[in-house]
Amino acid sequence: MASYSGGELPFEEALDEIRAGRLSVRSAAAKYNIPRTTLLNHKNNPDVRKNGRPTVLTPAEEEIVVELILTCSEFKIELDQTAFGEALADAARERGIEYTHFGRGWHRLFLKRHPEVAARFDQAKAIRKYVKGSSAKKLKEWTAESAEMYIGMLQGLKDDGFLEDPRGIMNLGETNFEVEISARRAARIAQTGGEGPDKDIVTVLACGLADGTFFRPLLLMDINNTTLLSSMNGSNDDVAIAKSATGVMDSGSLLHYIREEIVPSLQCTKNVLFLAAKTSDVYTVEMMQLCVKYGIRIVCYPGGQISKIQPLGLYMLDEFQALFNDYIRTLAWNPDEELSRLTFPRHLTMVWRQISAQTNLLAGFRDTGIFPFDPQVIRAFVPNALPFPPIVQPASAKAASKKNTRVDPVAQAVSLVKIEDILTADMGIAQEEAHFLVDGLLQILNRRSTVKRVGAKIGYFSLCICTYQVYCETTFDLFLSFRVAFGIVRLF
DNA sequence: GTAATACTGGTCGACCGACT
DNA sequence: AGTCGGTCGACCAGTATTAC
Repeated sequence: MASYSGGELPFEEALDEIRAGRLSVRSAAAKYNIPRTTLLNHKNNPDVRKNGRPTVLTPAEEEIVVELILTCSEFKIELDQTAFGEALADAARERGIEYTHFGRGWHRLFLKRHPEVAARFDQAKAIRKYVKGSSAKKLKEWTAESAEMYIGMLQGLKDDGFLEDPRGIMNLGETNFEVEISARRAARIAQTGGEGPDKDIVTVLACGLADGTFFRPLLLMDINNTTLLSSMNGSNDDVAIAKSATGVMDSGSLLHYIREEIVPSLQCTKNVLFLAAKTSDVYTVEMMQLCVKYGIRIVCYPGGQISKIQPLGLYMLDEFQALFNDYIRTLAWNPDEELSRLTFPRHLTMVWRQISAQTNLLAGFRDTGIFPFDPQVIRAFVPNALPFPPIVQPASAKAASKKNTRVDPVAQAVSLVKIEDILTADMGIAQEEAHFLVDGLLQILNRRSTVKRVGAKIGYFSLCICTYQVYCETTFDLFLSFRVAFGIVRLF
């Protein structure tokens, strides 16, 4: 049965003529071929609703939900039906709406009512399937296409007025520091017979603005002693400390940082937060809601080759690491000082104060093409000269080739010497350190150490090694082109 | 994922009384 | 008799819920 409550044009026209008194209901019905009683009904009942039982949310409320889902989709937040239903129920309770059962049935009909949302869900499903079925690394490659997508996304932000005020452009990044565990704790681990790690990894979240200022960094530490936490926390205000069981960034700590450190210091109504994380599971609906509430748009960098497109990754975090390493070296000469988990925040604060943050940060935002926005800078990142990605071999063939073609030890040695040459001659790295870097690379190649372990010691260089290992295997020339393409420059 | 059921509310032809 | 606005009730589409 035809429905007129959707607001079709001839129907509205007929109704207008009746209301204006130009036509009677009967004559209008005859003229427009519309049932007379329907016209009459609409004339006497201006607010006729659509067919069917009303939806639990008003059309306006549904629009808000649609917006939220589309935003989530834009930012590649997992569109999980259950989690979303819970978030909706919370929002409903907050607004005093009684109905909170946004279950499977509601979800299904909601998608039926909003095909544009259904399309996003299908898309997300397809991407999940694709990622599962194919190499996830391939999706993270920085290609000409992804660069254009990135530029288009930034252009959209700029059009919306988000990339105008440097005080509203933020970049949050994480960097890891190794802390040797104290002798007492080592003894305890030995006592229990556990093969514990000999070092703790402390993740530091730093957030810089395009105007050259910083929010205070957040230390994520595996602390189960709350008194310890409070004593450290009270000792200084330059850094914040959050408990994190894993010691790495997760959804809870990220949310904590945004809520406690970023939101209270916001200066603009339109903010963009650039952030990178290895996995997308740190982005939650809860975080999204917080950001929507405070006018924060989030730009997620996928894991992988992000050092060049992320302002903090470009100069700042490297300098941070380098200064920290220098500091640790001087610390070793001081018998009264010890680097432990307890003293780490204090030492880190000392290093933090030394960072020439403003210069590096401003340069970081400029050289990543974010502020001022410059697509040409971003396009320049694309490694045209780089011959990867390689032809994807079937898994079985790859395994076979690995077995048969052993690494030629002579060729490898030559390659490593060449790398060392480049490090010292072209990149100005001290002979000693270059040797250390190459040694680390050798350890990785010979599976004596992991990329992560070596990488943590040598900062930005780990990225180089990761890529070298993944894409280049033992082909030295690719390392060379990688270096040229990414313009790796020694900064400290 | 689908089918069945309950519920809501618009649609529209049949009919009615008032008016000219 | 013709025209009009109005009412009634069967019908049907759309939604919510439950069961499988």
